[in-house]
Amino acid sequence: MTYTFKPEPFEPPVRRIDYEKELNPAQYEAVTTLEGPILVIAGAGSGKTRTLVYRLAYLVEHGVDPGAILLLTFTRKASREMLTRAVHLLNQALGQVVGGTFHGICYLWLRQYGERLGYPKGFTVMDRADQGDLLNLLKERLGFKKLSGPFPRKETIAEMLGAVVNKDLSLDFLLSRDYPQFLEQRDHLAKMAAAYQDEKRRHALLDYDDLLLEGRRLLIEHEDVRRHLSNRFRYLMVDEYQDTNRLQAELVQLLAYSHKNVMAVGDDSQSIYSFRGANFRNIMDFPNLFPGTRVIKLEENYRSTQPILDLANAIIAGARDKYTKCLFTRRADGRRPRLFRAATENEQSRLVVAQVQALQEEGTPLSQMAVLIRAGYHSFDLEIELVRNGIPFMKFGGFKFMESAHIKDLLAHLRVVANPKDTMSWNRLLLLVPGVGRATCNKFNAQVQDSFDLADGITWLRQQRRPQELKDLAGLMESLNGPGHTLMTRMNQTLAYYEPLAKARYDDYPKRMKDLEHLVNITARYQELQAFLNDLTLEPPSSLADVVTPTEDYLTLSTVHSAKGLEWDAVFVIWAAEGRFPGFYSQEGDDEMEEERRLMYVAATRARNYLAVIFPSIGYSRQFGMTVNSPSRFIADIPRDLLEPWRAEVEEW
DNA sequence: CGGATCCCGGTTTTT
DNA sequence: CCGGGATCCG
Repeated sequence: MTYTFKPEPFEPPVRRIDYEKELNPAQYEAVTTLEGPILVIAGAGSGKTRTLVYRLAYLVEHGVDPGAILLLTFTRKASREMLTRAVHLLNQALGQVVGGTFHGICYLWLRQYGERLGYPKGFTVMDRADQGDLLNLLKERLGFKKLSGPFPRKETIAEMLGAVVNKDLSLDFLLSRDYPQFLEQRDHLAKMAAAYQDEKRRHALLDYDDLLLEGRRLLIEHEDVRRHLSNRFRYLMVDEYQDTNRLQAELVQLLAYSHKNVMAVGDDSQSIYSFRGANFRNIMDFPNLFPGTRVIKLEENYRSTQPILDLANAIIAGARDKYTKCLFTRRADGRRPRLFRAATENEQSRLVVAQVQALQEEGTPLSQMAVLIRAGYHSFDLEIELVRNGIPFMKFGGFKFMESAHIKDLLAHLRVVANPKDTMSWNRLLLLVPGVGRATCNKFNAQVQDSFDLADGITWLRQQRRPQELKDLAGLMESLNGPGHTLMTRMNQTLAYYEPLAKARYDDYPKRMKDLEHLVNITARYQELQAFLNDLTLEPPSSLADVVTPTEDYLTLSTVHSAKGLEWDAVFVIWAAEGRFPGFYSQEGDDEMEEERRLMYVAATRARNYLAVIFPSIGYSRQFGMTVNSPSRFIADIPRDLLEPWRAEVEEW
């Protein structure tokens, strides 16, 4: 008898994954449980991403159609990374898996089904600056500008409206609890809120919150859509669940209604988005939302050395709410974390530079080092010092270049093409024209706005006697609206039109032009105008200052928020001083202070081998002049055997 | 309409 | 003390 082995040359070489061997028991359980609700409490560095990636692979290996998997993450970058890793693991394309943020996914579905809710195809997603502009406009229109007495600034109003949605509060309750000083403006604020809603609706504008709200409405009011989506996505995975809010939890519930196959992954100790309505208690609530939830805890840390973990545990041990989760590691050895007291901010910067260089000489590449900050501006001095020393770096988080005026100026021209109802952008681009001021804008609004037609707008521009420049604008708009231009071409046309205006307007015009050219380059990836614009709003590219080519080895500068989920061999936490980290704005409330503590915990747990905490003992602020800083309360009382005080040897110059 | 001046407020974090 | 925003005036 002969046996014939039939090789299968057309099958790709599939790597068989030994799940049991490559995962620890808790991870294995999470990965191999395919049906029903699961909550994975994953401590920092406990292989949370690994678990998600393996589960993705496991699902597909067990015959689940990748198109039936929906991966909800905090950033699109995170979901891309997970997919890439799963593809690598499986050696199989997973292009069908849908992944993204709650906002991004809702946006997708609103584009698809928005007409069911009365939205035109070309609706605009507003960013925070747009919200401010619109609120300002309404404030004026409603005559609240000349109101006597304290009236909240537009940023504050936006914050209040966001809190009402994301924290599910009534305006009255919110005012009396958080803004008692504005309680007397209650009626005015309610009017503002109503006008804001009305204006958005009439002009096809959706702010971030609306994406979630309208997404929810879509699923509630249109049973067929809900059924369709729920049946299509039979496997939901939600990352960073501790940072979701009630509304997002509801969306998950709606999506899962026909199958309850949800895996939520998160860590209550790393909840750092309460200002956005997230509540770390939500994660505890998951089993109530989904009865029969299997809870799995990942407690072994694979990232950090024991000394670093000891410090992190000591930081979180001071938290008001304690959890049963207990992290341990097998990486027993390692350098003790160090606490540096620098004399000044600049000494702090030079200290970082010196250590970065020393680590580099020891063989740690720049890409394996990061400097973490509480707020974007905390690294200004360091950035100068890095440039001076020729150390390439990239900065993440903090100021968004998308919000800078020149970017918004340029994009305004394209935005009205995509959505002619976008009055804010009309106003913005009109005001750029020399000789055009409020009066012209008002005239435009009165005579054209209600037709909401781009062609009418262009005609109006042509009809104007003066200023002459309005004719140029009309020409540009016509060309932008015309057929046969790629997005790139349109961008370049706009840039050509805008350049002289920018030159006249901004002293630092060359720098700004560089930004704009970079923006034009980004355009290459997009075909469609609306997708491009809304993508920029939903996932703006990070800052462009001192950008280096991505292939180059660079040091990471990041806010702690933007560093979530990432890790490096060496981590520096700078400005670990009272008033900065924790910031003085969080001194009032206990909840806020607790969150600052978790933030410090997140920062400390980013480090694999080396952790340095630094603060300058002398600070300078505009308001107070010279100040003496004390170390952050989160590290001040840590015993010396956990955090070694270190005297820096930085040569003076 | 746009430049000048005055006055208030005050530096988070992000989709 | 600096910058943004509102207001005033030419």
